Amino acid sequence: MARIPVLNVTTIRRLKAFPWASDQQVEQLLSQMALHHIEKRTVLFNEGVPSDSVYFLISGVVKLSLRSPDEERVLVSLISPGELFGITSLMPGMYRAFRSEAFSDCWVSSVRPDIFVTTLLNVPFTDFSALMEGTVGRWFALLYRYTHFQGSSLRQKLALALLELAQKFGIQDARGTMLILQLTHEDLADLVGASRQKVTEHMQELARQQVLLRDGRKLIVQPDRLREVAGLLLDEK
Amino acid sequence: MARIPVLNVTTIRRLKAFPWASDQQVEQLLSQMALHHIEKRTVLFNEGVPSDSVYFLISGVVKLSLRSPDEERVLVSLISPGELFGITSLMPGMYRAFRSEAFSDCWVSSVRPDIFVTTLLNVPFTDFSALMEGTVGRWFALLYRYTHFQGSSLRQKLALALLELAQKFGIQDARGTMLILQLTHEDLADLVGASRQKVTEHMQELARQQVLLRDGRKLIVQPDRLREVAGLLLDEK
DNA sequence: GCTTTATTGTCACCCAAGTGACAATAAGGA
DNA sequence: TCCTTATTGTCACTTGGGTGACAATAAAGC
Repeated sequence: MARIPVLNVTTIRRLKAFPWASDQQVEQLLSQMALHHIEKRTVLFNEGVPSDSVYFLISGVVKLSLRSPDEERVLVSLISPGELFGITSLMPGMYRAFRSEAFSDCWVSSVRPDIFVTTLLNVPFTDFSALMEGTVGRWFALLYRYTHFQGSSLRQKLALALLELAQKFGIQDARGTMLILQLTHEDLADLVGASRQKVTEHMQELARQQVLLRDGRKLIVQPDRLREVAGLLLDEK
Repeated sequence: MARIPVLNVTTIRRLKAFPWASDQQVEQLLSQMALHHIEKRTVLFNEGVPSDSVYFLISGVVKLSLRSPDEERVLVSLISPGELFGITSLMPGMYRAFRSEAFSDCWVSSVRPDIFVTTLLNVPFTDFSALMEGTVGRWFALLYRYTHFQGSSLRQKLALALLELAQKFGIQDARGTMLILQLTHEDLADLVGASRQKVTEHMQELARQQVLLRDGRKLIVQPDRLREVAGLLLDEK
């Protein structure tokens, strides 16, 4: 068993964390943080579970990952000491997007997101959290799409991209969700990082499989079928 | 020339923007926002320029994009009415990561980020901005890597990933930057979304080209050479 | 309506990267 | 130290998707 690390203002300063906060704020925050020792390979949280804590890495390395459609693991990021992670908890009603596990033996501390925010910023958590959602929420949605692109086939990437577009630009229609957007195959190709020709081929295929249909230059998609093609199945979003 | 839209609390509510803010806050914010009409294909800002405004899309569609190593354009996202964009300006000293241009004729309004934050959250901008950097800054770094992965070869992806690792886990060494991390080729493969075998081949090749070398199981990389391989050249980060 | 330009559809060919299979090392434990 | 397991190195074979080239449509101007 490793020696329990000292977690005081000096440690925080050495890790170059929260450089803007006063000693007093840091001390107050520390008094509310729980300390955990996590052995290599232990899972801290899994994707899909409710996001209810912010974590701070004191020592060791934490790995964020995701499972791709073909059951492979996508390594999203490695966290170094001094970093915060699990910050989806700063947005309202979010679920963990990634699994976090100890890449080496770690010391981690955790706080409730509301305490974290009110201590460091002196603002109601609900206000802060709503602002976060309205601003960086989109970065998160993008990160979601891009991380899910990893290890996906072109068809799956297309489905994922169309799904996102349907959420943003879709209106209900008797035949499905209509995208109120003039998108060329070239635009879609730029979006998923593929060639125009292959996008044409796959779109044709998706139309043949009743996943989508074209009304003039407007697309009508079936979100459920798209989710299926994208390999999301029981996932939400 | 299009009719100038009415921009009042009702419009904001209809667009479902800032649902948490009071009418008074919204009104105060509106009084500080400048309204712009942007014709299709006009560039609002380019990647690399300082981030000094937050934008709000009233009507039309805005496209965020990026140029990939092979001069192609990566379409990062399409913004729909009611969304904020250009929010790198909420973090200190940031530059625009993406180009934004009108995908169709648009009405956009802009505010200074400090006014945006103080009006909606009643907190000093510097505090807010520092907290943002410490929390969602990493999401942004991830987004940077993933968007740059688009249209890159495996070798470029590897260079990009190693560059990020060098920043987080690197210590200076007489021979370059040493990664204080035990990474297997399989880990790297999971990180860049490739097979273990091909990573081995490319790592060998990079070692032969003096971009990196191995000391036992520790890697020593040359960040400048990596940047070159990644196709970043004059870019920073 | 007719001409021009943009978009979609189709194909043959090529290449980077995936896959399976196995040998050669290196690391770690008992 | 020896034995076991993890990691790295190599290679032949397959494949998804890129590329160029061009025809067939569909839009948009005039």
